[in-house]
Amino acid sequence: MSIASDLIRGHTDTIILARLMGGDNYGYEINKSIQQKTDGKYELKEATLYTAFRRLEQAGCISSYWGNERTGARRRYYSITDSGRDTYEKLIREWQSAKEMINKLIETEED
Amino acid sequence: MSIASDLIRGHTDTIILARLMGGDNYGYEINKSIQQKTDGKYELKEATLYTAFRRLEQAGCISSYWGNERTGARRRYYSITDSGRDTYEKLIREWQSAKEMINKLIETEED
DNA sequence: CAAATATACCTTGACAGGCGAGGTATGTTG
DNA sequence: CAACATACCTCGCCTGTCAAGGTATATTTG
Repeated sequence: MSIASDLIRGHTDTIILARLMGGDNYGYEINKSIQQKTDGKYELKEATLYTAFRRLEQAGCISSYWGNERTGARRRYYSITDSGRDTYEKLIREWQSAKEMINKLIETEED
Repeated sequence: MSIASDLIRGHTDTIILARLMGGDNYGYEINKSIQQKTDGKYELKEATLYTAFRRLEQAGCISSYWGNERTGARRRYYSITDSGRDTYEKLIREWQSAKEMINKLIETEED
């Protein structure tokens, strides 16, 4: 483990929504892309991932449908909704201000 | 409420240690300084604060002693230990890399 | 062809941290 | 003396993470 997951906690939904902003995708692939983007330093645990999908779908941020693969295991694809796009933008703004706040709070003042 | 507390979760310990890097202090005052630094946008809930003190003391990051106030309510002062200083530095480094990682993961790629 | 591996999904139950609600005690101020 | 500010504390709930376990399909390998 390279990164304490409590630091990422609260960003799971944002991360998933961000991946879906680029187009429909399915769970396994989304997680792969997260691993790739972080050079293997981070991944969502499956239980966390699927819990998040349920939560986001319940909240109306995403919708899902089964793919009609002719081969390989079946895939459930997720699609971001308009409401999900709004939520995403909101979460991004919250992250920007939270980031500044944390920076301010965790640094010792010495000028 | 202005900031989702899940975004701060995982930083509580770092925030407290940062405050103690500047010298011994007590709970109530630490929380006040956090409110001031964030222009009232954030504060640690008392239950969260005292839970964190217990946790940090248990972990050997801080030690405590009762102040000998002649007036007003009694205060329990906290002091950061050498181990606490090490932990603080480590947490800062973790935050730096987590920050980059999150930035990478929550932005949609469009160049 | 059987076994192993990769893909792909899912659920359950435990755990940890945040926090609402409630409590204690002291000193000041109207 | 009542109200308020300071200052501490605990209990029990809630939510998100995740280890462990499970299912099903297709491909590779001996």
